[in-house]
Amino acid sequence: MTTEEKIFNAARSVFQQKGYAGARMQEIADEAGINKAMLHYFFRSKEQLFKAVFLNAFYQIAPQMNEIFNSSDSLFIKIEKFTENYISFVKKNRFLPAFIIQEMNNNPQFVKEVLSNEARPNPAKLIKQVQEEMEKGIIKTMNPKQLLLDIFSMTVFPFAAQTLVKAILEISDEEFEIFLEERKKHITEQIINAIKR
Amino acid sequence: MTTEEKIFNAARSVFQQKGYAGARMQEIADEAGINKAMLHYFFRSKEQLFKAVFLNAFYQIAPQMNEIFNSSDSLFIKIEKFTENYISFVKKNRFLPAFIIQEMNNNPQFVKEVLSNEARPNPAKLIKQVQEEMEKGIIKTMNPKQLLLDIFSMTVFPFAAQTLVKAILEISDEEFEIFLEERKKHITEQIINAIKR
DNA sequence: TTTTAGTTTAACCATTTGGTTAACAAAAAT
DNA sequence: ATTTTTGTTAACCAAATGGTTAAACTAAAA
Repeated sequence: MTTEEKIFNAARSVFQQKGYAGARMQEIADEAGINKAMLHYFFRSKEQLFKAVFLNAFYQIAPQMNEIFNSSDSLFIKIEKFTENYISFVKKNRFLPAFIIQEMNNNPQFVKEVLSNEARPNPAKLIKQVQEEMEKGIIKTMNPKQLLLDIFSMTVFPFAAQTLVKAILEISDEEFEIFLEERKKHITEQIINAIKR
Repeated sequence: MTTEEKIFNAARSVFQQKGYAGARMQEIADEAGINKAMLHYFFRSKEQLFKAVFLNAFYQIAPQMNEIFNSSDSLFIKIEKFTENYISFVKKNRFLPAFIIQEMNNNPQFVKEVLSNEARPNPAKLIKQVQEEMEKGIIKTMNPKQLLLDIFSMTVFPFAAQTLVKAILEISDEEFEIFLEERKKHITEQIINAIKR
């Protein structure tokens, strides 16, 4: 692993757990096991290092989503694939959703920069598909964006609000693993039951 | 308004928008229109001031929830009341959910402290009620905690991930207001359609 | 009218923090 | 073999930041 990679990995770990404002350059250097000056040698500033980490995180999730959004599967299959895919991925990157959401809320100016890229999550095609299936009478009529937000909410929220959710529902760390696995199927069933005619 | 109140309000505003790590004592003083020393005079330290704000925020939401959780209404009515109530409240306190979630993730040690209070959101009774309605055959059988998390997710997530949601679904600030109003009924319908036999 | 207790401010302080510099080492290019 | 480029470190710096202090001010109590 090159020094630059060491730095990037350490930065990802620290930024994702403490956020931009809470992260310390020294801590990143320590975790990477290198001198603090190297951070600036490779990434110039805290802001640029953060940007690298943030964009990487974002563009790691987005393409996966778009692949499903834009595939030729039926809506029901897409919902199933999305929950399955997303939960499996985020299980391996536990802090990602909370991190992205937190930093987008704290630095709304990022939004434009991040979403100008072609790799942004773009549900346009999926929305069109939902509308078509409504017109065909396959599913109930509703605002497609509300439906999309339902799926998104049910899938992402348990990770984004992890600490709170575990505490309120009194779920231990081990139980949470099982709970998430169970949730893949649960979300799919709930959504399909809710919208099918 | 007393100086202490001015400080508290300013602190709430700054902490909720920037989080603990991103907030600056000087900024809070400026927003309160008073000298920085007053913050320490009344609240001793940044940490204590933050704690006051955070606990206040938390205990503002929790009792409302419990009131609904523990009422004698039927499940369907409770769901309706919860979404209606929560969305209306949070519309007036836009940064609350993201703030609470962010700080609980960043300082998990808070969890014990916050949730030891009797004012914590406690869905135990609601879970029992769900189980009973399942046994009676009124609603489909499923893990009650999954169902609770569904309701919670669909209601809270749009606020917690506000910036992201608006950006991805391409909803303007004004449209978002209407969208949220529409969402009250939408969530209720979706959930009830999903679980009713 | 004088105490006294609480309130407010400007100036100050110590530490933290992001960032820089200059010397040095190792590798690449000549 | 020697120069040049790249990588690495320790020491340092200026600004920011949470916190303190001592003096001034205010209003109510004595």
